[in-house]
Amino acid sequence: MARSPSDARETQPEPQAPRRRRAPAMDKGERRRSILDAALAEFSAHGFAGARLDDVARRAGVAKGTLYLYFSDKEALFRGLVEENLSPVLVDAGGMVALFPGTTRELLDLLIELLAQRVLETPAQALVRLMIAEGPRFPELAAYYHREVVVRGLALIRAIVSRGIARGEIDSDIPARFPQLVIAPAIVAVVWNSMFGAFDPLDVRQFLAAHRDMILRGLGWRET
Amino acid sequence: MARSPSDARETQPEPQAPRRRRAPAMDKGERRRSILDAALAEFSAHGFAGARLDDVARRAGVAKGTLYLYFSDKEALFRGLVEENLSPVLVDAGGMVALFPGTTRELLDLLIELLAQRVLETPAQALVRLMIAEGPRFPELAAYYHREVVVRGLALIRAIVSRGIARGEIDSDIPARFPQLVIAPAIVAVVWNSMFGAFDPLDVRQFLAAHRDMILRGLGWRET
Amino acid sequence: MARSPSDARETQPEPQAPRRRRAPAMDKGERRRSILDAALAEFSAHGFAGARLDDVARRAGVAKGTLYLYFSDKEALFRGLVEENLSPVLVDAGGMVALFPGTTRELLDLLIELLAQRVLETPAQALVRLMIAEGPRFPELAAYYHREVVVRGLALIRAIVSRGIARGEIDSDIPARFPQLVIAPAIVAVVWNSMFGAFDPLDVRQFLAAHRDMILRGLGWRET
Amino acid sequence: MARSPSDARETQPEPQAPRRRRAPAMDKGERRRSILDAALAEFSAHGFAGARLDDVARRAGVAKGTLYLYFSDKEALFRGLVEENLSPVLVDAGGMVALFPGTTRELLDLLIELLAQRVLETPAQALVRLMIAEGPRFPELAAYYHREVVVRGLALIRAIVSRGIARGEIDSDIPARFPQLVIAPAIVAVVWNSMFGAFDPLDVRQFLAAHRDMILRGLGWRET
DNA sequence: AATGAATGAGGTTTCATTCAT
DNA sequence: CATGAATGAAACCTCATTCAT
Repeated sequence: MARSPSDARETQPEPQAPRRRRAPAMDKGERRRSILDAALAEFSAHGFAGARLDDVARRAGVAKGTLYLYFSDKEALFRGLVEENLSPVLVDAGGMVALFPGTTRELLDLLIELLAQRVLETPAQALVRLMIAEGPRFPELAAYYHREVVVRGLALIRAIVSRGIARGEIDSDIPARFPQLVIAPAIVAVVWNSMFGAFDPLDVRQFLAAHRDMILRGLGWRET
Repeated sequence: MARSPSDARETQPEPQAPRRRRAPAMDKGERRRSILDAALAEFSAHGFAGARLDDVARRAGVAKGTLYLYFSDKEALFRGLVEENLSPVLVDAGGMVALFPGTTRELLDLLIELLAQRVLETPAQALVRLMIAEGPRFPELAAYYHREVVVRGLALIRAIVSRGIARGEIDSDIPARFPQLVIAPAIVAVVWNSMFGAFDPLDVRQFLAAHRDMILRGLGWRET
Repeated sequence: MARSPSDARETQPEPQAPRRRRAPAMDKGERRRSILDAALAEFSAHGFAGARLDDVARRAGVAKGTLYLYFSDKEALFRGLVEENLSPVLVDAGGMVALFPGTTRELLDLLIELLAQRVLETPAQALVRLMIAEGPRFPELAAYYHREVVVRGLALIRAIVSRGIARGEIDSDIPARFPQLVIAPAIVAVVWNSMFGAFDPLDVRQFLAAHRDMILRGLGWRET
Repeated sequence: MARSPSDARETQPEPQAPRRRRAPAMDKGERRRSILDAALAEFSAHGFAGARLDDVARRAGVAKGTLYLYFSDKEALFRGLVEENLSPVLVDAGGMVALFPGTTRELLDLLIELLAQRVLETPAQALVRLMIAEGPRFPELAAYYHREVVVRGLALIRAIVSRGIARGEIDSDIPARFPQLVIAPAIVAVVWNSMFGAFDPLDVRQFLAAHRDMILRGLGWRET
């Protein structure tokens, strides 16, 4: 595959100690994690097809063959990446929604904060874009992602809305029917920054705050 | 390269292979268009790196070499795709906004209709996803897209908002600061259907109508 | 075939009038000649395999298909080049030797002059190198060249030596046995300049004059 | 690039093809040498552009990809060939000239012997012709060859001449000014045999012996 | 006769995957 | 377990040659 010419890669070196024999003490989980980290970096920089397992191995500090001891092939590595990185955030968010005592507005602020700190401002944001980019070519992975991440996330949004209505703070059922409307700006923010961030960055927190304001009013927000 | 015939090698694979008829003469523009259509189909099915020019050629009904008479290389073909498909819609939308006499609500409906008919329900929707998928690897193309499509589109949104405020129909300046909030659901709809459409389709028109209702209220909508 | 990277080619334009329909008045011989001239230039710049018929056609100011009206294929074009360019000089040289009244030394000077003016300082010198470069891959052409050019040239050298001995000016039969020794420096001069001429040019005339002096003495030169 | 398996295409060419045994482990230098030998054979039979790396690999008994573990591309392979084969002879020749106690005539005989045994009668002779054939298209390689081989060789010739003059055996400074005259017949012999050897072979040793005799006399040879 | 768009075999190069050490 | 040299299928691109106009 010809890489795009604009795709100037760091010329090999990669601040990596000149590795000779096997890696020193490092247990299985630790090594697996370092492979996944390296894979996230390479996949997000070059896409699934464009990423070289050679580079993943080098970045992880292992031999190329070692990758195959942890993942059966390139695709399994990609799957591992998705499966390992996205669920935890949802679990935490679910807990928050269940226990939070304050107003819907405060709850949304909390979740924006969580999203920003745990996804949007971390390397994991690349995963969102990777899923969008490669999803159609990995139908099973897309189904997994839909089941484990998307459906749960949307359910959470519905829960927030129900809660808000129950509290008399909002009155619209639109986001119960189309919860995607609530999360859409977060998706777009990730996409925007991955494409245009270099020359026209979007401030994610301000952007989501504006979204919060607009939809709260759109949902009939009333302080109680 | 043809080797000299006197240059006896191990294998002489019958230099006089039966030659297939060539495609009937076709208007230059027509052929260019059929190549672009084929490219859109292949790129959207397999991504930039995954698409085979062989398949593009076969689908377009031309020989592999013919592609290179119209586009200097694979990247140029991809560029051609983006450049040829997205600008026209914006031009039309711009015209509409400038001339439309009705309410903001009616104007939004009209634009949703335009978007649906010209992009979201046509093969061109794949282009949006392709740009998201491949953009980070084609910075120049991303810059072009930003300049020619995104900036213009956002300007159009700002114009609609100003118009609405001037007409006394809405009162918020949020979308003037973050016009991306207005278009985000359209982006997400395309992405959603490309990934989950097969088993959990999203009705784009209903989705965008719900969005319209929510943001109009969110912007202080008042019939005048 | 990948061309050598160092092989920066003039980017297409080629001071050529924008040709539309057919070439204007130009008779068959004239056109054949312009094709051969173009071919000499391209073959000598890029070698047989490296030369593109596209470039030959452009340089000759004809369409690519036209080449095939004059030469059946690339190889025939190369053959035509060799056959058309080298014999005339030998004919003239033969005449000189037969009629020349002066000393062997003067005769050699005359032939050096002829060689320099008609071959070594013209585009035809490239043909010598081309034959060396491509000869082994064109055995029939090599045989032709051997028969028509080399054998005749060596016979001429033997004639000069016999003449010199008959005149009592020299006394060795070495060059009658190995006439290649007499012409070798001319070959080497052409090769030298084609390879190193750019940064370490060899003055062909001084070089051949030195050769003349050395071999005359080596052959027992005695002014009569 | 391996496509994702879920990515159903027209042709599924049995991804589990029976895999051939790999070449038994071989010393790195040994393998490099066998690749170079194969390359020399193929390049010299077909020229740089005409040689197929496929054939080089097959002849060397390795897979095509293996070539790229040893040489970054076709050009590097060609460079490796030149750099690895010609310098050693010069080193040895230099040693001889420095230490040799006998007459200039005996020294020349020794060098002719060396040249014949180490270059002219080995596959390396093809390299000389290859350099002539391809040199103009590889200016950097030509410069390398000029610097490492040619200049040194000519210096050696000058050294021999000075030595001869110092010993009172010869008296001419012509070859000090144009040392190419001394080596020219060796070049021509190689070229001759590569082109005409099949039907009109030239006996290199006799040829060079005749040259030795002629130039020695031409330089005023006197036994001391 | 002349044109030049179209063809497609063929070559170089890449890189996921294997397996002997 | 880990390594990394070796493998070879596959993809992009070139260019000699053809042929409808």
